[in-house]
Order: sequence, then C-alpha cells, then structure tokens
Amino acid sequence: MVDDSPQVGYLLKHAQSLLHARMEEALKPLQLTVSHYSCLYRLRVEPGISASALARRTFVTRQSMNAMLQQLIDRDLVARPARADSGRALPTVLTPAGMRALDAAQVLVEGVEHRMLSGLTIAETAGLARGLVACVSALDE
Amino acid sequence: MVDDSPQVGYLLKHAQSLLHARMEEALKPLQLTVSHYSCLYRLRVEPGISASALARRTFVTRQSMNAMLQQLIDRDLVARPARADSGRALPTVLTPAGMRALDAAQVLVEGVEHRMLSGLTIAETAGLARGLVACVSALDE
DNA sequence: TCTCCAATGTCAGTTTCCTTACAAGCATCC
DNA sequence: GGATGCTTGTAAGGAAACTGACATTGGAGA
Repeated sequence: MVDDSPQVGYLLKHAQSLLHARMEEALKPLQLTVSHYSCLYRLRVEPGISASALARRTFVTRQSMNAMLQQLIDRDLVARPARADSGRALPTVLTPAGMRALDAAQVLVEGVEHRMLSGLTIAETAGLARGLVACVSALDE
Repeated sequence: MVDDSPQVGYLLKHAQSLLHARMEEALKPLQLTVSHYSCLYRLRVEPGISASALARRTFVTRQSMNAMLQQLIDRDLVARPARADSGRALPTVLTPAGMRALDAAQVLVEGVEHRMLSGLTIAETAGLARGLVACVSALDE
C-alpha cells in the first residue's frame, strides 16, 4: 500500500514547475522575473503594503523581498518612503511606470494561464480552484 | 476585466509552497530535505536511472542533481558505479540504507499529503488530480 | 507607568540552484 | 568510414533564496 496519494503532490510540483517556467519565458522580453511580477501584482491589489506583508503574500522571506524591492526601486517601478509616518513599516506603492509594466506583464501572464487551463471546462476550472483552496486551508493549520 | 483566472496560478503556488514547507518540517527528523526525498522516491520507481534523467523527473538541473547525489552517496543512501558499462550514463540505485530511509520518509510524507487532501472527497481528489494533469499537458508543449 | 512582546527593516553569512562551458560516448546520416 | 547531433557527466562562476542576528517601533497586559 505504498502508492496511494503521493501522485497529487508530485502533480502539484510538476504543474507549478511548468507554470513557473512558462511565465519566466513569457516575461523575459519585459526584463521581469516571475518574482518581480508577483511583487508588482500584489502591490496593485494592496497598495501601501509593508515589505514584510508583501513577502508573506509572495511566499518568500522579508529579506529576499527587500532585496527584490531594491531592484524594482532602482528601476523606478516601485516607490517607498525613506521614513515611516507611524510605526516601522514603510508603505510601498507602484509608480506610474510600475503600473504600465504590470499591465504589459499581466497580458503575457494571462496568456500562459489561459493556455494552462485550455484543456478544462469552466466547471472543471472552478473545481480545480476549489480543490486547491481546500488543500491550502488544510495545510495552513 | 483584469481579475479573471490569475487566481489559479496563485493558488497553485500557494498550495505548492505550503506543501513544500510541511514536507520539509516532517522530514527534518530524518535529516532529509524534500529534494532528497524526491530523489530517493524516484530512484525506487526507476532503479538504475541516470542522474540526468533523474534531474528531469525532479525538476532541477543535472548539475544540482549531481551535487545532491554526492551528498546521498556520502551518507550511503545511494550508490553509483565509478565507470559505466556502456555509454556515459552512470546507473544510480538505492542502497539498503537508502530504502530504509525512504520507507521512513514515505510514512511522514503520506501523512502530510493525507492532511492536505483531508478536506476533499475521493471524487474531488480524483478531479483535482485530473485537473492538474490537464494543466501539465497543456503547458508541456 | 512599566514591562514584555510581536512585527518590521536590515546586515552578514551560508546554502542552494542555475547558467555557461567543455569533454566523452553513442547513434544517425551522408 | 567520417561528420554531425544528442545525451551525459563535470567544473566554475554567479544569482537568488534562506537562516541567524540585532535595533527599532508600537501595542498589550500586569
């Protein structure tokens, strides 16, 4: 009774690995990595978020996120005040150039996602999403 | 119409990230990483496989795989001949100690997978697997 | 009020993985 | 037979991530 469910974990890894690779290829013309895109995307959903919170949403450490933010700041895609008005968190936001870059990136990424889901019906896609949510909830403790 | 399907990619990443973290925690007592486990697991499925092929199955480069194999060889969990009988590929196999370590690891990993799928019915789990297979096929070009 | 605690930003060091590159072996095609 | 191409193994260098540690800041509780 060794081979039971371990396939789902492997499938998860396989799908995620391929998705990441395809996104990386798609974003290459924009000089953006998948991590960069995730960062920009999240900054539009939650403008003014702290780097630490942004790191949690993107599944990296705050150290890695700060290094990545520094790159994006150098490229004028993201802005962050030098000092906080209150507390220690520095609210981070997209610059106009960052919004434009994100818009361009989003088109490419949605193309990849659409391709990934092209073999599934609307109902099956919804079922896949629900299944993944259930996995996340169960593992999130 | 910006927010459409990008959630599935994010969910995929979220689930995979949590699964990886939980597996890492579970395997820590055995002094094994998830990469180590994937390697051992695959070696039991395909004994005598080459390091390059093993790398492809595990979604890393062959350089990374060779580095990891060296660790496992040093710990006597894996064995590989110094020279190939034919061709250049060196057939890699599990040692008895490697099989025992894999057996112990498998119990822990299956516990994590079971937990991940605990909120889903048998039918829903099968549907999730089918959905992931469709994603892999569509992205595999 | 004072103390403790959690969260944030940051620095330093290490690990892991990838990219680039090259040599070796086998198969295929001319 | 000889050239070409594909796969494999290996080495060197760099990029990106993590872990551990510390100071700062605001809030919670005694």
